Formats: sequence, structure tokens, C-alpha cells
Amino acid sequence: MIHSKPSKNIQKICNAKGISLTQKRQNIFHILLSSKIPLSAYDLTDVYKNKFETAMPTMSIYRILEFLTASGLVHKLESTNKYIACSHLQCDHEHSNAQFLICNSCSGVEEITLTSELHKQIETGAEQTGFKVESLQFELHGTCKACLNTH
Amino acid sequence: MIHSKPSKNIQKICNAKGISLTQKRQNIFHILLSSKIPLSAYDLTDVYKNKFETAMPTMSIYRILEFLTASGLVHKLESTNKYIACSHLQCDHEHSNAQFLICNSCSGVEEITLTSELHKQIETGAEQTGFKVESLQFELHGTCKACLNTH
DNA sequence: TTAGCAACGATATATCATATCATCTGATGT
DNA sequence: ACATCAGATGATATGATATATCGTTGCTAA
Ligand SMILES: [Zn+2]
Ligand SMILES: [Zn+2]
Ligand SMILES: [Zn+2]
Ligand SMILES: [Zn+2]
Repeated sequence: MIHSKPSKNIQKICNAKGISLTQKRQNIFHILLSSKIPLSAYDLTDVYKNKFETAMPTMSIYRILEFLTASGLVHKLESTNKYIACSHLQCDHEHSNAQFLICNSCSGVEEITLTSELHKQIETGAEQTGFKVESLQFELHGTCKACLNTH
Repeated sequence: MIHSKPSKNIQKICNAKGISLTQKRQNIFHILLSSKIPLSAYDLTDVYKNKFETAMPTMSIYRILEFLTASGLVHKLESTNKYIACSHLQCDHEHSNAQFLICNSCSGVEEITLTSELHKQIETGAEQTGFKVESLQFELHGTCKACLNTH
């Protein structure tokens, strides 16, 4: 099997978190890290086959995606049903404030962090109705800087 | 064909907006209005059959859902792939700031509106990266007031 | 009346996701 | 080394969500 090269710190991060990053999980993660755009599970099946010259069943891809998202290494975009590597692996911040800026033109995604002030205001607004917020993920659609400049 | 009774103001609203609300569209809309929880297109197919004693092809349901969402009468929840009638049909507010509080326990949804102040702050945050926001829909998951009280 | 258009039906297919049981593989204790 | 066990992966089937395409209906306006 061909091995992907994990980014130098990923394995360290995983060890620290107690995450067991097998070779196949690394391979999937590496594809997502190198992709400019989010990929679906079936996209990953194709890319995997091309890149590693071995087929991985889509079922396994889904399992690995579930593992990687649960570990916080990967995010699922709910508005597009696609997956993307986390942009903030090095920093220790919570992902409760993540926000995704999704370009409708090039499909690129920028992951930014809401100020915790803003995050708190949003939660407070919701909780004024008696609702207890447990999770949220903000996905904004629009046009990215690069695409704006080329028009 | 059995006719649903449209809420008294809906037809008026549609006329004002230039929306042509056919009987079948009214029927679908009416099902969503009466449902306590969001429904999928296939849920709607079943409910439609039971309620109106005629089958409507799921393809038609999808077309009608597209029409209703484009008209702003219905929203699609992206985190659950289900559809819900807009809670703010009477008021003229823009839906650019809609926010959905989705109960993980009873599946109920409350649609609230972000303050325009908060909305602007979020847009500004995104636009500092050069991104031009075109649409956003915030879906918060948690537990609703009623469910919190019964535990 | 008929040409045109929007709505709707019918059928097929694409895309996204889960369920279940079998097999492999590596760690551990003897 | 061997047995044992658990986690990871494979294989197969099926379910759930959504789109593509073409044909038909039914209204309306010239
Ligand atoms: Zn992240
Ligand atoms: Zn772009
Ligand atoms: Zn609404
Ligand atoms: Zn509830």
C-alpha cells in the first residue's frame, strides 16, 4: 500500500488526543487536507482509487469520515453534504465557534472563528426563548475574495 | 380532489407577492403548516396520500417544495434535509436573518429572527476576509423549552 | 380556435447514507 | 509461539434524498 505523508504535526496531535490514526485514516485525511474544495464520500472513493491505486469501499470511507469528524480533524458541511479538513488543527481552540465561508463560485471554503462574544450573543438570543443550545454550525454562502477579484 | 383550507391570509399574501398558489401547492403548504415537525419530501408523499386520498408523485412534491421555498413560504432545514412552513408569513421582514432552533428531543423547530445588529456583525466578520456574504441560515440544535420541562 | 406556456405526471437515475455480518490485523497475556 | 480479543476494515444489501428528462394536461391569450 502506498502511504500518504501526514503533515508533520498531525500524528503528534493525534497522540496527544489519544486518537488512533491508522494508515487508511491518514490517507483519507491527507486527501482532504490537500483538496482545495470539500469532497463527498463518493468523491473520496474516486480520489482514493486514483491516488493510492487501491479501492477503498465507500462504506469504509463513511466510517473513517465519522471517526475523523468525531475526532475534530474533519468537518462535515451540512449545506452541501461534503467534508473538509479542519483548518485549525494546530490551535487548541474549541470548534463551537467555527464558521464556514463557502464560495458559490469556486466551492472553496474558509473556516473562520466567531468571536466568543458574538457566539455568546447568538446563544443568548436563542436561550431567551427557553431553548438550550447544544450545537451549532454556521455556514455562510457567498463569493470569496479570489472569485470577486477575477470578475 | 379534496381541497385544503388555506389560512385566511395566505392567498392574499400570495396575490400581493405575485405568487400563483395552485390547489396542489396549497395542499402541500397546508400540510407543512399543520405539521408540528419538519417533513421530508417523502414524508410529504405519505401524508399527502393519507390526507387527500390521492397520490402525488414525489417528483411533483419536490417541484412544489422548490416553488414554495423560492417564494419564501417554506424553508428547507439543511442540517436535517426537511422542510417547514415559514413562521413569519404575516410580517414583511426579510428572511436573510432567519435562525432555526431545532429540538433534538421532539424535532420541533422554532424560527426566530437575528437582530439586524447581530446579523451585520456576522457579515462584517466574514467580509473582513474579503468574502461577500450572499446567504446564511443558522440552524441551532438543542432542547426546546417544553422538552426541558418534561424531564 | 389554436398556439403557447406553466403545471403536473411518469419513469429513470443519480447521490448520499446506514445496517449487518464477515474477515483481517495487531496487541496482549500465557 | 500460540490463543484470545477488540478494533478496524471489507462485502453486500438496502434505505433515504434528490435531479434529469420527456410526455401530458389544462388554462389563457391572440
Ligand atoms: Zn475546524
Ligand atoms: Zn471562490
Ligand atoms: Zn421564515
Ligand atoms: Zn422539544
